[in-house]
Parts: sequence; C-alpha cells; structure tokens
Amino acid sequence: MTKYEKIAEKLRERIFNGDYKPTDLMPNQDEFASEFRVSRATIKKALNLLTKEGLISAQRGSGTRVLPRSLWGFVSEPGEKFDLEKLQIPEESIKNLSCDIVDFEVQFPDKRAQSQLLISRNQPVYHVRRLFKLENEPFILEDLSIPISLVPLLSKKIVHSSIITHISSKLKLGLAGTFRNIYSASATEKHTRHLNCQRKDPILVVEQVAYLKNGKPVEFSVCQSVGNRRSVTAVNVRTAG
Amino acid sequence: MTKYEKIAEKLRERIFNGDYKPTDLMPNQDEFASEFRVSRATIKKALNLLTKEGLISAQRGSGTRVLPRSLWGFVSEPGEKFDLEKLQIPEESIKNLSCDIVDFEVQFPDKRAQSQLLISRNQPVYHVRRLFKLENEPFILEDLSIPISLVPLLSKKIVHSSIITHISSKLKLGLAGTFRNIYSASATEKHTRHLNCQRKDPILVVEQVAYLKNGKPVEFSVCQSVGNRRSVTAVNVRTAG
DNA sequence: GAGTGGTCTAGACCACGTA
DNA sequence: ACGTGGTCTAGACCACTCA
Repeated sequence: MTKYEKIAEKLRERIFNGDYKPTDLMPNQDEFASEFRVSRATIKKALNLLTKEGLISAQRGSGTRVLPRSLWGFVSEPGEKFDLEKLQIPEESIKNLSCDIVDFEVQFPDKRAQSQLLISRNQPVYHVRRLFKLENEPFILEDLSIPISLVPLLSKKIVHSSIITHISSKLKLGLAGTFRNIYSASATEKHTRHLNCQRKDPILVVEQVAYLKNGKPVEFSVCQSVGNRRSVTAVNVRTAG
Repeated sequence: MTKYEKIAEKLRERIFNGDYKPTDLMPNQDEFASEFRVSRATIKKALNLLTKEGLISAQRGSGTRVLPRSLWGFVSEPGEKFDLEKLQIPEESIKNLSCDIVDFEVQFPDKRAQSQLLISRNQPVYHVRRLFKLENEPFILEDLSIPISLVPLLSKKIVHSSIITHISSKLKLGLAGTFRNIYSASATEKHTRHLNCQRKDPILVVEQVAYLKNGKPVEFSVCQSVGNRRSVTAVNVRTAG
C-alpha cells in the first residue's frame, strides 16, 4: 500500500463520513501536504485517484469540490476482484450468488472468438457456459472462451469460482484491463430455457475481452441477462495528467 | 497543449503507424526521456495517458507493451466533444448525423429528474426531446432535462446543436464527467412512432447524468435506440497512480 | 494580486521480473 | 545482478479564478 493510496483512503472515508459534503470546497493541496507530511505531488496523486472514482473534481484557480456521487448507487471499481467487476455486484451480494456450470468443454474457436482472442482456428479453447443466480433467481448467462495455450489445466472446481484470478495468479501476470461492448437483443429459445423469461423479452448483452499485461487477450465472454433484472454502469471522468 | 500531451500524441501516432506493434515491447522510459529531452516523470505521464486509452500496458520489471486495441473498433475518449462522447459516434460520421427537435418546453421536473439533478419540484427544467438520425435512419431518441437555474437562456438554435458545450462555455465551468446507467427494455408505442420499429423490439436505454466541475448536476438524459442499431462501449483499465 | 491547482525537473529509492 | 517501471521529494514556474 503506497502513501498516496493510504491518503486517498482516509479522504474517501471523510467524504463518506460527511466531513466534506457534496459541492463543498475541500482544503487545498498544500494544507493536505502539511497535514499528512508528504510532498504536494503525493497529495495530487491521492486526489487523482478520488477523481477517477468520480468522488471529487478539481478546478484550477478555484479549488477542489466533492461530487454528489452518492446518488449513483453501486459502481464497481477497477481493481476489485475480477468477477465482481465483471458482474457489477456489490461485495455483500456475493453470498447470495450461486454459479451453475451448464457446459464445460474444449473446442475449436468460432470466427468471433478467433478474432477477439487473436488466435487461429487450430488453437483450441476452453468453452464454458455458466449460469449465475442471485437469490436463486436466474441472473446472468455467461459464455466464455479461453485459449488453452494460456492455461495448461482447468478443473471444474476452478471453473466454479473465478477463472481469471486463477489464471493471472498462476501466470504471475496481472490483468491490463477489459473492453466491453454493450447492446440489446431479443430473447431466443436459449434464453427462455436458462433465464426463465418469455420469447422476445429484452436481453442485455455485455461482451467483454480481458487482456493480460503482456498484451495477450485471455478471455472473451458474453454475458446475457433479462433487461429489467440488471443494469450496467459506466463512469467517464476527465482526469488531468 | 502540455509537453506530455504532445509526447503522447507522437507515441500514439507511432503505434497506429505500426512502429510499435501489438504485444511488442516499447523502448523504456529512460530512452524516451532522453529522446524527447524531458524528465522521466513527464514520459510517465504521457504513457499513463496511453494506458488510460487502453493502448499500452506497463509492467514493473519487464517493460511496456502495446495492446491490440485496434480490434476494439471505435471508442470515444473522455475529452472529445461532449455530444460525440455521449452518442459514441466517430467524428467522420457526424456529417451524416441530423437532429430533429421533437419537443422543447419548460416544465417542472418529475421525481426521477429531481433526484438526479438534485433539485426540488419547484425548480423548473428545460425538457428537450431530440431525435438523432444517421443517414436519415432514426438512430437515437433522447429525452433530456436541464435545470433552468443553470441556463438563463436556451434557444431552439442551441438545442439543435450541442447544448452542454454551450452551457459549460457560457458558465466558464468545465464538465467534471458523466455517469451512465445502461439497460435493456421493450419497445412501447412511443418507440415505434419515433424509431421506426415494432412493438416489443429490444431497446437499449442509456441514462446519463453530467456533472460540472463545481459538483452541480447539469444534465439528465435518457437515450434510447433499437437494439441492433447501436452498441455502447466501455473501457476499464488498471492504471497505476 | 492573492490563492488555487497543473506541469515539470533532477534525482533518489524501491519493488518486481528475468536470466 | 541487472534492468525495468512505480513512488516520492523539494522546489520552481505557470494558468487560472475571483475578489
């Protein structure tokens, strides 16, 4: 844990505590620097973190203010456990979340997976279909492909929990990030079977590619859920350097 | 334009040029520092920018690599012209984009708008309904609310182009960022009328709140489009400090 | 003009991956 | 052991806002 992360944590607490309220001006960077006995650059890094989280906003000449982010409800942060991040579920809910393995096999990748994972038709992938249930209600149907070349061994036990965290810890290679594509579709027979919904009900589709830090795509997943049972959130913030 | 932005621009060009290819190692930070005759801290800032854009990924001990972002197709960046960012349209397409004003009036905010814009029932808002067409095909139906207190005067001409850029330049207050909530719904009579689709077709709904740097919510908008005509992208990157 | 945040430097030290 | 990127400092200068 670095200095600026510790400082960010303390300031975050103060914001959630209400010591600094939405639209309020915060103390300036020099004050924080002397309070925490660090250089201003370190304070700035801490503030940048909070800015990325959408908690505050700084303006040159006039100061740094708290944003009313509390309205936004739950937002998963990059750096959270990968599956939480992907499913966008608050940590408290995870105990009500179960995971059925519908399908688990090795196959050759289809065109889509080939292009997203940067592999050829001959390089086999694990294909997994999982059904996540929240409080025993079908929630998200997930299809994912992972190149075998990256994972020597994948067991049912691992598939049952977090595949990606297993891989990136085995390979000692962190995740660089993910890219998502989100659209809306109409329920087909597949959905009615797994998600307990009617034909033509609106389905929210979230396609995601996850990259390792060495630049290799490691997972291509498609998560599908019934329209009104899930929403996905995204934060876009203007951060300075 | 700061030094690190200029450097980031040059490196971005090199990546798109193919001077540095996906999964390739880039020169290290010291080399860049002496090439551009700046301190390493400045190089790092430039690289952080590219990291946020999902172009590269650095790993301590082993170097900085190019990610295969080219696969991702178009991704709008924070900092782009606000409407481009919201609609996620590449700049080239904007000449094929037209905008009809379906509705433009002053009213009292409904419950939803009140809570998102942090105002009371008595504070009136502009309500605008616009229909964006791409190559004369109905594309996005947008409903937006803006507190009158923030905008003394809004004309039809302004509504026809970018409202937010007008406001934030008039107020000399930049945008702090936006928050989006995305889900899927079923087409109602309103959609069939404006978006030229069938009842029960899947609709992608993107709700967005935009905040000014002083922390005030300035716009609450709901953008609706037919499922297969649009998709929304989101990038989640692990950036270091 | 006083006070704010943003940029930039030169150098130090540390954590990590690789061989 | 070496080379990499990440952190941190102390101080300088600049751009901006607001009274």
